[in-house]
Amino acid sequence: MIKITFPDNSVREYESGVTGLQIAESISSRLAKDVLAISVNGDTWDLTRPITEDSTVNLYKWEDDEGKHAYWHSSAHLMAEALQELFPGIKFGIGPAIENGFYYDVDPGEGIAIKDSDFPRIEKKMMELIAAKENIQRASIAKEDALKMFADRNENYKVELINELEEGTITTYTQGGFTDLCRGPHLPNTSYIRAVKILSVAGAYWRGDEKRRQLTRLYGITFPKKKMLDDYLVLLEEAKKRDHRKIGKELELFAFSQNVGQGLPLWLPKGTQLRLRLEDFLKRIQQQFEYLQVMTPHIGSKQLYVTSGHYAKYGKDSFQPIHTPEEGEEFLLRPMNCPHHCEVYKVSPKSYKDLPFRLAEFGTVYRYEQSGELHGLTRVRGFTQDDAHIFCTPDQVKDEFLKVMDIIFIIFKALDFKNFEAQISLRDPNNKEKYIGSDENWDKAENDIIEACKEKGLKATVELGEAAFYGPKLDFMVKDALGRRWQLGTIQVDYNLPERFQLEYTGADNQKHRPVMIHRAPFGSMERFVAVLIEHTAGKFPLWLTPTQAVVLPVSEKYNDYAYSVARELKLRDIRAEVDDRNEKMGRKIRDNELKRIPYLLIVGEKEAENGEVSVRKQGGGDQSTEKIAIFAEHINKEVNEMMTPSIEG
RNA sequence: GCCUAUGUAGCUCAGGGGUAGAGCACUUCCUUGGUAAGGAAGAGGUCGCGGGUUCAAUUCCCGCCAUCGGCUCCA
Repeated sequence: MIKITFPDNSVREYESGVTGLQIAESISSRLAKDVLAISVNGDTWDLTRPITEDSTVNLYKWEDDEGKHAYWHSSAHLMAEALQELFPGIKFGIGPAIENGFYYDVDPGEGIAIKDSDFPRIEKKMMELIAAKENIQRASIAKEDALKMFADRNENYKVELINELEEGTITTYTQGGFTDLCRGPHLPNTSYIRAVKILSVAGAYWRGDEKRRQLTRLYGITFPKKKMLDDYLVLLEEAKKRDHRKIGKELELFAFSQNVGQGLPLWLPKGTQLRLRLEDFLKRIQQQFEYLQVMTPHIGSKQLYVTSGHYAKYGKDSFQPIHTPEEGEEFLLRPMNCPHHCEVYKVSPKSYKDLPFRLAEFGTVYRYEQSGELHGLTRVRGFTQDDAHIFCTPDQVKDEFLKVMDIIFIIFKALDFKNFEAQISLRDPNNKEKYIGSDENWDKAENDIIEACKEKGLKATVELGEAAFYGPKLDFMVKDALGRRWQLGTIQVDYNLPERFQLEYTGADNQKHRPVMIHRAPFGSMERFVAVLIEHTAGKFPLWLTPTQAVVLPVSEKYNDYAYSVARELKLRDIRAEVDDRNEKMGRKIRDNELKRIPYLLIVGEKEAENGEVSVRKQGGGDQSTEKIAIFAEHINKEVNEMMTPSIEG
């Protein structure tokens, strides 16, 4: 007998060799039906794998990530089995479960393509295999045998994987005529899977290496109930409606023109209003945080980027240098603002008393992103960073970090961004020579970032080896409508540029010191931020951001005439003034297409009217003096302005 | 840059070797206290661009460009 401990610390005894499924059955038949996987002493196992020693277990159902993971992993195998039958000679790469569903990378062979049009028959074959209720069996095999088994089947991708595994750790899973190299865990059999959908096909480089063969990646998703699949597909459709490219077009916020060029957004009047309001908001905050606004050109001498080191690293893949009539004179469209700001710093000698020196600029930069990378406003070739560079002493880094975090939190709060993730990117401790800057400074800056996050109570994931070569950073990520992660705000420490640009300040000891530079952009870029903002709000922006002009529309009928005159006085557009008399009297609703024309709609209800300019309004009807209209206009304007000015209190 | 798919009126899309269609939007007029209303008329497209096959191409073939989904990349 063995002792099995459950999450609530209760202990039951079972015979050695008991399986997860049997344990579930011993508790309730309902649980046995719902359970998908089991964790045994922290490892997730198959339900059919015998447990032979005292263990702590946790049963996973669909609601648990581990349960879904096993479910979708088995689904990947199921799809692979179907592909094996439909595309003889197909070779398999890897096929994991992902956040929503699973994929499998396959090589259908030279000249054979799997297309969208193949999806239905793949799904059909999968359903057949489900109906066959094939058991999924685990086997532990010797490396040599595994190599032979997969080599015999010309599974060169699997052979490559096996070669990297250690003896004694190799397991395979078999269902029907399909055997896969796999660590598991898996469902007991294929009949657990009920609803199947192949979602898309894409190319994916073998092992993520663009120099290697590109395999065919098939994405799919499965569910234990047909209804769940239907709901999921509806959810996807709903998400597509929030796509910023769709809404941006509908609301006429931005556009692209092939004549201007790929990835070069045109901000339309309404989109520009929206963006300017965001910029003004940040400018006000930055003023309070003692930033100095500067403006620098969109191009810079090529030499500037040779100095910064960016030309060597990115020059080849960037917009190429601009030549002038002068022989040998070359300029680059700037891919970042930092070098310009370094030059601003150098204009006058700096004392430690001048630090922190904070330079801010909404700087437009140009990067030649790969054509396949361009994506709406989230990835473009010309964009504006809400950039600032803080030049400070190493001792000031933490404090400045905290202040930047304050700015980011103010923005996220004002815009109601709750579901952001924070990531701290540190050096790879095993590869320190890859990075520039002293060990001492790195350790200090990394600690500063971690402590700053702690102090702010910010939960951040720590990624080793993700730091830039010039310094550690903290990034803020937000998901778009379809769950794709985009980096928005970023705070980066930089030891490289101060060195390359020979930046200095005179310390209290009257010696020259090198400042540290902090790059930061709370929005990231105006383009990407607006894109994500659109998807988060589905185009229903907070009032202060609504990219429109005000329209006064009193609900109360008896003030109609008055409202029209006010609207005219304010040069506002009251759409009710445009419909005929009869409709007016009916107080008919505004049609969608009419709403589209109105940039900004301010509805003044009866209550507001009573609470607001009651005295003025009550004198309404009949002739209105322009003076009274002016008072009312002022009142409305004030109200609008207040609504359009978000608090910058943290 | 790579793989898959798509590219027809302002928008959403149908069609298909013989010189283009619908709904919504738009213009004018009429009607209407069942209203994101109804009726009539109208305007709007060298069917992404360039080649080829054909008596004939928007439709078939090739190339290019752009876009979707993904991979790689992201200073």
